[in-house]
Amino acid sequence: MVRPLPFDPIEEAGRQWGAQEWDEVGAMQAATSIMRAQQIVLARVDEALRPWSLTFARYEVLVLLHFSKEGVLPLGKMGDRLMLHQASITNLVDRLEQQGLVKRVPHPTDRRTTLAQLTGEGRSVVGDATKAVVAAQVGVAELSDRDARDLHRILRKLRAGADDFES
Amino acid sequence: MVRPLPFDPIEEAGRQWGAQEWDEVGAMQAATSIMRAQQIVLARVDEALRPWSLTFARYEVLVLLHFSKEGVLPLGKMGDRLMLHQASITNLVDRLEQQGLVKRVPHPTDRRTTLAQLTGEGRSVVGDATKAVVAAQVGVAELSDRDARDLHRILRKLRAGADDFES
DNA sequence: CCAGATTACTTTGACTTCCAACTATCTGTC
DNA sequence: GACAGATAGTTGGAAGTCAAAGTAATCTGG
Repeated sequence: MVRPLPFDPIEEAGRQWGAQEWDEVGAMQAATSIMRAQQIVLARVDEALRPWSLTFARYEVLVLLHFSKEGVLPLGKMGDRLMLHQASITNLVDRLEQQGLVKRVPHPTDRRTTLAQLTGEGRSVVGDATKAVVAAQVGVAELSDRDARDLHRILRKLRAGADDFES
Repeated sequence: MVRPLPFDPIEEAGRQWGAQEWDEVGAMQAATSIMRAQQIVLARVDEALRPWSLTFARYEVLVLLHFSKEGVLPLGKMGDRLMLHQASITNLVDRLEQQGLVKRVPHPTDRRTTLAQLTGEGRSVVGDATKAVVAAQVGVAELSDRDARDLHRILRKLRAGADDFES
């Protein structure tokens, strides 16, 4: 994909950022670290999901449906949970439907609402795909349990501040 | 953009992941935290850059050029530093060129290579835009210096493992 | 009870990212 | 020196994201 560098690009950026007398070097490095880490995790999980022609985004939709009792959820609810725009959910469900993993069904009482329902194959695929994702340690193999916990704790502050959820 | 939830979606996901007897709950929560954090940071920085019609990606290109002595770099080198695919750099430089912030110039000796060069306006925009990015604390306002340092330290392990750079 | 506001989803269009294929140019080797 | 292989960048296509506008259905206040 990309050639490895002979130095850590974020250390280097910190050095040069400071040399320009720009502030918030630590914040810049933290932010940049998050961006790169996301790139890495996404690439690894997508790789693990390739056998099912799934992406992380579509996999998340399947997992969310799997977690709901009947394997059925309104599209809007999924958008809220996954922090995605309505149009993105429409698009993801379109593709999952084409793949036969999900099917759209009308809401029994509210005719504005469309429900996504896990198909039999969808349910089976979630299970298999999750095994692969777990085997890939969800893309964060280098982190100890302690690291994972610390990371989660620190990023929770960020998410809480972004109104990600009511705390 | 999206409605806030009455609970922390990552805590909830951890609960349900465990209830399915799936492993690596901690890794899953760490990975998901990274994905959401990236979404938040990206949105905030993009917002700060809106007055210049810049995105984080294009801003990073400008900063990289600004850091180089002459404001000139081969496209490929920028792809390596920013961990982006060649095609992405081509696209970013296309747009920056349309915006008049960068201009393509031929490499003096290697005719395969194209150099991107910061224009006068480009150099001025980097400075102004950086003030805005710093004012927005690079999107990680909630993190203390300590948090930022810890985050950087933990994610460095992940990046090192991904061959992001030679350690 | 009904007009206006709200809600749910889809559509369209602009961007970004990657991959794969392609063109052009160098480089190392015999 | 010639040629096979590597390297640099561009192009086209698939996927995903968001914003804004459109359609349909439901809710609400007078």
